[in-house]
Amino acid sequence: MTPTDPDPSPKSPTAIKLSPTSYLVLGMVRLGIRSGYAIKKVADQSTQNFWPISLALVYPELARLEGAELLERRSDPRGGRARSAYTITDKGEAALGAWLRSPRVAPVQIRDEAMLRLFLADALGDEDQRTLIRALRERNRESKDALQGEVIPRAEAFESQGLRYVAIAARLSADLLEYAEGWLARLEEEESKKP
Amino acid sequence: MTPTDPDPSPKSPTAIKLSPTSYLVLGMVRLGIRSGYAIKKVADQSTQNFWPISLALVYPELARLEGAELLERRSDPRGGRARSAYTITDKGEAALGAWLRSPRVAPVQIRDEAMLRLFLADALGDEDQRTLIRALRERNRESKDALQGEVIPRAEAFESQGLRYVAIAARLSADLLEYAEGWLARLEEEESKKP
DNA sequence: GTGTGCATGTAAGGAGTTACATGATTGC
DNA sequence: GCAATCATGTAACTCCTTACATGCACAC
Repeated sequence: MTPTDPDPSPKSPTAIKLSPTSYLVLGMVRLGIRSGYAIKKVADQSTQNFWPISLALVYPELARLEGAELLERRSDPRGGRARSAYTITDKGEAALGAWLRSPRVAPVQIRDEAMLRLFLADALGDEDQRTLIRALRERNRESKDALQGEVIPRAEAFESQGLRYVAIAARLSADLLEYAEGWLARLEEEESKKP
Repeated sequence: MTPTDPDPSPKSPTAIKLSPTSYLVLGMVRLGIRSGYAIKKVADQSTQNFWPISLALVYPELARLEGAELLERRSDPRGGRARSAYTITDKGEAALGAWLRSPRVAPVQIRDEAMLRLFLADALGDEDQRTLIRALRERNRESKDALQGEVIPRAEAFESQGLRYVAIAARLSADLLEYAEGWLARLEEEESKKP
């Protein structure tokens, strides 16, 4: 940390800025998900409810992490089809651990069009208000059903490998949605008799 | 909708694409919040938990909505300080109503670094896992306290004007956070004795 | 033999943020 | 007089998404 660093771009393992998305990719590899395609698939069935990711981000991120020596790539073709298999390095484990232990907790960021509509529902008549609440509840129920039917079972498969938090996170998401559903059901009921 | 429109840019009220953010601004004006600055302030105390907005977006959005004749602007200076006061037009009311009534419900989008960390917490030792849960719970508690202490009281002020959903949305957010807090408290307790 | 899934990448664009820039007003 | 708040706007940039482009493998 000298004020005037004589070597601003040292030779190899470039220091890169790591985003939560980077740690997601790093962590996925650590969980044993080795290809970019597989990471995207597993993420769609697990982290989508709190950290979605698109395929077009996974590949450059893998390359970046490899360049920083946090991941190691080796060729792992399936027949004539090329495939890259990644594993986490010691340096990668250290970086992931340091991030998980850092005391700063960023605030949640939510964008929910349906909640925004609820917020502005005073502009609607009684009938449309009830329709809106029902639609919001329906959407929640569908998400919850998907979690309980597909995501949680898959997450529980990790538990046999001693990985417990994949399932814990899935259950928290599902229970939250279930609670919201009940809340909206009560609201719907109140709205249908009171006014 | 003729294939070859002879007048691709008709004279005045330009048709523009409206995003949820547009409707937020439109809806805020409808609630009686008239300046850009005030919209940002009220949003920070109400919609932040499901649709955050930055000041640098409010102003261009107001101008766009005015251009589309969904809002009407008039000058409303305070002393020597310029201020614009907006009101919603009939056309604006119609556009807001149509959006609120549209059956399509977009999925929630959440980015929660803390949940992502929980998901990957298997990489930590027992002690650090418990610290992580506690930090997540703390953050939730703080958000909930802010809602209950500041946001809900302010939202309830709208109720005296017959606007009920501002407060309903706030209560749903707060109750959701409270539920999450209880869930995490139970997890914390289980984790501290079991393993 | 054809559609679905596996697999990897690039390019263009959108939506929103932070930082910058400016200045008046009000309360202490 | 000075800080906090009111008030409006622009510019640069970040992060992420959709769309595009390509091709093998396998099951029906």
